[in-house]
Amino acid sequence: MKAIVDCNSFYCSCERLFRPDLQNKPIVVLSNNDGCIISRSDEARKLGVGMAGPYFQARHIIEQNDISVFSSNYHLYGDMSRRVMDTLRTLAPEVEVYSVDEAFLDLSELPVEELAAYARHIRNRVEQWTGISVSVGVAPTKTLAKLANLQAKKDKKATGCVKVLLTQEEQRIALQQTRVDNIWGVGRSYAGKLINWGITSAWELSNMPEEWAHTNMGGVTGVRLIRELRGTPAIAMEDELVNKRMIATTRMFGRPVTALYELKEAVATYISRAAEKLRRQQSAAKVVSVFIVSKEQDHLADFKRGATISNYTTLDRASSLTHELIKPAIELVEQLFENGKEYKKAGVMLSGLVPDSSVQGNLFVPASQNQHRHLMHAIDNINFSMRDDAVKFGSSGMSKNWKMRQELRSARHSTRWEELKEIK
DNA sequence: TCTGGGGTCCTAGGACCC
DNA sequence: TCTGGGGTCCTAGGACCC
Repeated sequence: MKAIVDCNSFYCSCERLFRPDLQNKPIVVLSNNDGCIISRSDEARKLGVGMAGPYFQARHIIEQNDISVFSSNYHLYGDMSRRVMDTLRTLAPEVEVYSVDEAFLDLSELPVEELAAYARHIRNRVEQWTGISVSVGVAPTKTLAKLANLQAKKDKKATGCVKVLLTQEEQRIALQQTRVDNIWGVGRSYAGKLINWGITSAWELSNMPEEWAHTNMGGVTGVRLIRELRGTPAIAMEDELVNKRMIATTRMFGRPVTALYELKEAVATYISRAAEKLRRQQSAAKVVSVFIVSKEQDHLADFKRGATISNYTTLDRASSLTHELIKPAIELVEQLFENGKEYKKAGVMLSGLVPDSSVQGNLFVPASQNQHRHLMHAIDNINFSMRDDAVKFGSSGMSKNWKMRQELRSARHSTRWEELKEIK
């Protein structure tokens, strides 16, 4: 049996930890650039604040109801996430961190009759140790566990945030109560098709033949989904600490950007950030990609499908050194940039990742390479322990007035000494 | 006026090989 | 006029996740 443990309104819960006055009050957390609502408390949901909607559209509800608003504070959420995951590792032999606020636990060693009590124990311990409240779903497969978790969250009072689907009968009822668009692995595109075909509940989908799923739902992915819904594990627990295969840093700008030099500054800044992530997992990148997005003139167009143009360079030799990666990236920007256009977003991607052979120093490369490696290490350490970007490359610019807005961010209470919470 | 920032996996199709 | 069968590797793009 597998469990999924999911933090309730995670970002909002983190903000409330340091603002006990907001307990049981409506609050929301915004995405970068204060663009979208990415987390909302139950109270805010009940007032009619939608999920993942643009902030400006919900603004009137927010102001009318005096809902507290926060810009996202990823230092705080990252640190709280680590504490939750550390707690979960004391509770199961195998833990797969699935996202910042979710983890799968392997509970197959536990007798089935103890599962419900153990799930409640997990919930209580995480809340007691970290202050974050979680929901727990338990079932024979990951997909059914996610479905159980959804039900636990939907009616917190009745379930106590814990739902266990042991028997086939329990699973059937849960499947019948779940709409296809709420299934883990069914997104907007498939949901639309399924409903057109008259398949509306998870139960109906689970009764479709595997060959049908293979033809109509993305090949093996669809077959796995059907099996998982029927209670046959088809998606295994993943190993942890697997290195990323791609590293991206992308941002909206705080205002439209028209000057090439600003675009170059932004891309140099993003490369610096991406290269840090690269070195943290001791990888080097062979491919550098850059994309820029111009402001959509046609207001009827879907804003996400704005005019994105991109290009990439393949390096002769994989590198993890910031300056070696900035150079090709800047050249790409120069190619992509068009005078007179307004840009709203840019991003960089590092791929073709391989283990970084220069980590230990390499006899077969010039000594200067190893020197650079030490320099990078020193810069990373300084930037990690001091303020962000205390040391950076000149091409990243000094003023950065294209930077995103983050006007409502709370203090980084748990990761910066100077921002430690004071109690008088 | 104002719409995030990461990631993963899978498939189809082209280039190339013998 | 006729023109095989099989395989690998790579990339672009689509779908999904939180």
